[in-house]
Amino acid sequence: MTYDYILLDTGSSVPLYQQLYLAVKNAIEAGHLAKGEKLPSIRKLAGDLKLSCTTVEAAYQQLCVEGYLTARPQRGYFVLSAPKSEALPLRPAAIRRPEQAQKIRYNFGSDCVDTSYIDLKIWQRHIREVLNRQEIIASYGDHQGEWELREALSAYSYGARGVIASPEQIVIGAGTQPLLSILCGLLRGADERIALEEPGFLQAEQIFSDCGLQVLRLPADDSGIRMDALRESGVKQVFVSPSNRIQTGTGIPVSRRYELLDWARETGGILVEDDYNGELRYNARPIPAMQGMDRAQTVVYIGSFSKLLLPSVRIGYMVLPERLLELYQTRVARYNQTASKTEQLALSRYIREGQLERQLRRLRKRYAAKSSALIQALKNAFGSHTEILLQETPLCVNLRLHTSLPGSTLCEIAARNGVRVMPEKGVSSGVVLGFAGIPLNDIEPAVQRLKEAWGDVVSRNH
Amino acid sequence: MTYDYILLDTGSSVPLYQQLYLAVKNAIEAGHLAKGEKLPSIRKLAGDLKLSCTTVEAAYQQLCVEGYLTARPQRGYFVLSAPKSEALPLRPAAIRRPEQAQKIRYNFGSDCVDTSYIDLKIWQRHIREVLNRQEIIASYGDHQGEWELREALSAYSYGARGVIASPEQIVIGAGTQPLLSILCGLLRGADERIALEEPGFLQAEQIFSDCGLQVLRLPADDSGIRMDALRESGVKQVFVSPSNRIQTGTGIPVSRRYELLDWARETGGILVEDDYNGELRYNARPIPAMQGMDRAQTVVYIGSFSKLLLPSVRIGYMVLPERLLELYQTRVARYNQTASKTEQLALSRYIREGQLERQLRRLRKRYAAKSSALIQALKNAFGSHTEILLQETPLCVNLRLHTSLPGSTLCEIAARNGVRVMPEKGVSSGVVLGFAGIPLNDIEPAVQRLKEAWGDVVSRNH
DNA sequence: ATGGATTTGTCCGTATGTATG
DNA sequence: TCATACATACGGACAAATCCA
Repeated sequence: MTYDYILLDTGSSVPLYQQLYLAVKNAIEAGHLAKGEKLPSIRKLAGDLKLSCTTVEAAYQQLCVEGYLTARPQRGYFVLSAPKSEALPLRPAAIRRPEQAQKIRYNFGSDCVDTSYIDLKIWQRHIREVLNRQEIIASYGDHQGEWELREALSAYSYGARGVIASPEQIVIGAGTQPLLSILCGLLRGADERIALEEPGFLQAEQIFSDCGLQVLRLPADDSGIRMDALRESGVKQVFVSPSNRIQTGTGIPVSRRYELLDWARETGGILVEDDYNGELRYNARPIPAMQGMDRAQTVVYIGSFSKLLLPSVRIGYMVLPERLLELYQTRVARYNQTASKTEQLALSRYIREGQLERQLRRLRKRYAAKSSALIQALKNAFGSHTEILLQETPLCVNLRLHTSLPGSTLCEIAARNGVRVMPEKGVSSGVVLGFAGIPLNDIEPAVQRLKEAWGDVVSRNH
Repeated sequence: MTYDYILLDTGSSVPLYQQLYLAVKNAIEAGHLAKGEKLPSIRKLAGDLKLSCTTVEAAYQQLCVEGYLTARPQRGYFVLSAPKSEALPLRPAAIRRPEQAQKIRYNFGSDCVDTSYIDLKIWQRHIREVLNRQEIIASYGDHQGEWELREALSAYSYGARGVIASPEQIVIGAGTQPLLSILCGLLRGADERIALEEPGFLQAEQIFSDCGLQVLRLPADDSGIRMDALRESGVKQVFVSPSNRIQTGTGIPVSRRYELLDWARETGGILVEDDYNGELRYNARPIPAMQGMDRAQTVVYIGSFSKLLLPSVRIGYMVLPERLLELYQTRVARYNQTASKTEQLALSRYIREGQLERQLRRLRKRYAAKSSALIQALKNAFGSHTEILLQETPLCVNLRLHTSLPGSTLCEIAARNGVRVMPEKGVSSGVVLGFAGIPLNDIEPAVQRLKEAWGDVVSRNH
């Protein structure tokens, strides 16, 4: 299977077959070639290393004589001896795949998706169709993203979120992070800082700091970033997730959105609007994206399909306002597209056929059902001992127990009982129950098991 | 098809149906809803906006009365009138897909791939197999990249390039750029500069500058970056493409590689080794990657499959040395994987089955045949008037004509005759002929046509 | 299961440079 | 100076084993 690339020096006084012999010997002794492993055939290695067969054969012969290899006629040469010195296992064979965590029966992790809702057949069909068109997958894609997909997204984002974007303004990427990377490059120069609401979105902050932007955490009130703090800071760029504020459960209200837009227009600032799961409102009346309310070209809109499509499909998009678009277009050639071309085209068909819309409606209903079922179950189980807070767009419920134990301990206890929940950051005894991934019928028994697991702890402290 | 998201204010004195009426009217007048377009059904819109059907119906009625809409019984409401004012086409309907350049018969562009070499069937089979496993595509992937693929790459990169890497050290990404982004984050702090050989690789430089690293272009001699300049600069990080130096056609020789490794070991520096197309040597004897020659954990190896796999598949990988790996592992959770999970798993099977190895051999033979055919044809056509320089790993030939015309003009003339070639940067009358994308049998006639196109120009000046 | 194409170790002929007598 | 011997390296031929459709 493996064929070595070995460094040979024609100018050396050491004959080539000796050099080859030494290289293979070292590889075996260092453990890079395991016992029993097949070596490349004489012809293959000779071809690869631009040597004649005799040279390779001579090296193999010597290795056979010294007991490193054995030749099985018409089958190949195989490594015979084990590594000589265990001292330097540069590529340790003992490394194994990190084992899975304990068995989980009910999963309230926020990184899960209930797979029963996804119409896999249709997605597979689209992928297959795209895959069958050789001229498509055998050619490079558009750096900015496939035009068809950008067209589809132009229509979709207007319909679903009120985003006003021509295909030219849309940049596709493999999720939010590569898009933010590009964006940081476009923003660079105006201001080395970017403001966001505390506590921020780790995935975004990492990119900002990687790009050398100083992350400025501004104080917030119930409605989001406080405008006085924003104006005082003098910062030129703000990152907001208007519909997805994790700690409060509600999004930024309309009034504050207009204030932010006013701020941007007046100061010439840029609003980066991360519309993570913006489509997924099901209880409250939907609020369109700020981008569509913007009349001064100040908003960069970022959308994705994390909880909407298959989790394995990582496609996001970004809508650039005029001034950033011009700068971007001078650089398009310097950015390679990160999203899979096949999946881009499959998605564009999926959207154009109205499948995404259909799925969105389905999901809204399911999530509505699941959220109310979960809240009902929690009220029944913990009613008097807890504070229950529904987070609509993040698809989770914050549960704050009246106990002295920290959230992390509660999660450990739950995990030992086969239920996966996450601790809530910044709150003493809070846990987060994501309901995206758990089937509707599992909610009731899962909460029951949580009650049993925590029963002592919670009541003892009350 | 489209269903609007419209901002409604329950607190307002304006009745909801009026607000809805105004919003749709504005959308029509602004041109967001084209003539003849179908509006969402009353029931759907009511559901989306959390309104009652009567409210929506009232708004639609008013729009019908005023001639904006027309109701077709049992079919829905349709936009009747055209945009009122053409003044503010925020989403201009007239925008069309940017048209293709002039018809090209023979393409020597460096961004092309000869699709006839790729065994599409096998790739499709693997994709299909992965796609059929619901548990795979309906779950999130490993942030660092699928373990299976990392295992496969560990074996492959050792065999093909002598890279010594355990799966833990390997980070997958959607091409080189996202990997470099992450790397910049890991390098940040040590030195705000990164050195590279002039002229650099635009795609990489863009990322460095986006990440706020100062790009330091160091002078080079025939062997690559000059060591004295490197030591004098005091820089801590160097980016090199040892096997892919575009201007000279040859890679960095072994002696300089050892000097670079010595420099890194002595100064504690980091060598970023971009092994772009490193596998694709076919004439000269292969030189293994520097990473495998490194004994001091100073090299970051970056590999990709641009010219090896389907161009639409963008998967690359990076091998981190110990000290960077530790830092990375504290951050894994903060980086989402950018490469498609489906394609990752398909690729891992492709590699494990030995397909990649087979394809590599096939490609080497084909590229060898094409390069010699091209050089022969060029010699026959332009023999006395030119300098011909084979660039092995970049898969192209530099052709320097003895004429006063600049390369860009030569390319224009060629393009008018249906042959696409690129100007060679930094050389007066040089053009670059990439032979990766052109079929073997097209080479002879393509060069003939070039000769006819340039015939006057070249001979007139000679 | 089965026949044909491919792969493989083995063997052989030859060319070149160097040391020896 | 020439003939010989040896080591090194190249290219090709053969039959057995293996793989693939």
